[in-house]
Amino acid sequence: MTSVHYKKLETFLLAVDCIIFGFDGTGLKVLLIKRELEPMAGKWSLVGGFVKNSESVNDAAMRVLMQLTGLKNIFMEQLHCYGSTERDPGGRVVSVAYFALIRIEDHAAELLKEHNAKWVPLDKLPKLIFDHNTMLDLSKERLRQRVANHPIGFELLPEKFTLPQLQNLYEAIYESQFDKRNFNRKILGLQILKKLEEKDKTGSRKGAFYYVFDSDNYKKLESEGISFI
Amino acid sequence: MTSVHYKKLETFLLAVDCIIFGFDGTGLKVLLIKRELEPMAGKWSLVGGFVKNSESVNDAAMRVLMQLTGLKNIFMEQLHCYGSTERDPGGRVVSVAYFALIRIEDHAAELLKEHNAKWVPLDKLPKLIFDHNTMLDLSKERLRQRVANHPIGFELLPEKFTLPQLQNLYEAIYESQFDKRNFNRKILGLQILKKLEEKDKTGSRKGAFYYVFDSDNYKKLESEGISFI
DNA sequence: GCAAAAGTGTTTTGTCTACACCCATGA
DNA sequence: TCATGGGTGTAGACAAAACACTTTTGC
Repeated sequence: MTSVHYKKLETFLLAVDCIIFGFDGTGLKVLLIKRELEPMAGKWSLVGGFVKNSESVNDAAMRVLMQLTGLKNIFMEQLHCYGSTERDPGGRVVSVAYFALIRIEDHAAELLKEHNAKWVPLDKLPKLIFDHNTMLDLSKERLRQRVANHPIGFELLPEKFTLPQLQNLYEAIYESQFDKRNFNRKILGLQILKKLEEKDKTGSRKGAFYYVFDSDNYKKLESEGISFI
Repeated sequence: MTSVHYKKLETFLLAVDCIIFGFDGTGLKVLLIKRELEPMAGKWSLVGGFVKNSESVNDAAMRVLMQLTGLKNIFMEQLHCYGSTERDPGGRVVSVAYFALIRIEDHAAELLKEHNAKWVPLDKLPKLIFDHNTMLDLSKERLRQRVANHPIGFELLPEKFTLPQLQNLYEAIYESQFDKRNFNRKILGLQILKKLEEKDKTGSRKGAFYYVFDSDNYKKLESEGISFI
């Protein structure tokens, strides 16, 4: 039952589709699944599901993400609503797309196998069903915008990360190279990173200092409007 | 009938709500209506309507706008999808919000009367139904973003406009003052305005030269990524 | 001739970019 | 000792911001 006051109106199926970004240290990846449902079963698809009457659309997206990754409380933002009449040959389905940023190592790999899910590098995307490639294109653009103005890049990195790791991430997102002196100066100038004593020795002999995101200080600076790259 | 392949899924009512901006030369305004439908009949509301199965969500928004203003082919962009369970006490309605920019003088005033619609200055907004105030807040933010990177400010002005008029518009959008020398230099530097010989004498003794948006030249420059303020 | 808005340049400031060498360490 | 990636400073270019006076013309 969708309505108390509104009678005789046409109804719709509502879906959510999630663009889930991960970062493995060198490249950006997206979580895709081999679809199990007709139509288009067996094709590559974004992670999605139908919204229930008992939940908000946002909650549906979080549920879908949770089912696949086991993760809660992760960064997620609505991208766009896709509502053309012919987007899904299986019926009149309007889909709300979301994008999410997760730490690749964070989640249970067995859940991925169960769902036929796979991390796919952004530069090796297959053809996806429906309008999912369009969604992905828009999400890449949006990710760049967001990362430029909000400290969300950290969502893709481990809690402790090094400046070279952070730079690699930004270079992956923007598909371009940055000068490390300029990059470090800019990032550290924001004063939202806390330097730890500890070093990461896996990447080099010398080792690189770990940093953590200083969310307290960020909140202090937030009101002023900062740029992150 | 919403579905061929998908059975036993829960369905939704889908609405569109339009934030319609106009500019009267000094301040930004929004088109609001006194709602005629229960619940909340008689309250102030954004312009909205239900989506039909036969049309895309975008088309529904354009239809709603057309019904109220008589205008087609105007600038319109999807803002956000609002999908919380309790947003509309009349039923489970998910709403997709759009924002549109129109030239205030362009449209038929009688249509507005017919629909109980009124132009309301942004700084004198009444309390609106449901989550419509939230939609408006987001649309103001989005308008600023868009205007900064796309030449859409012109959508709010007459075809011929003066630089002081354009500056007033930008000042209204950003709620701040700009230096006219810097402003003129910046705008003219973009090379997307064509200066006419004619002057607008309504605003001053001296008169201000009219300009028109040079869309041909804009298209040439578009690829490079321009900033508009 | 004067009020009222339009138009016009220059200087200063800050930000972004380009660029090259030393450091620390494990093998 | 050497190979590898980590860390650091400066000078020049460019864009943004601050700032005041002259022009036009209807009354």
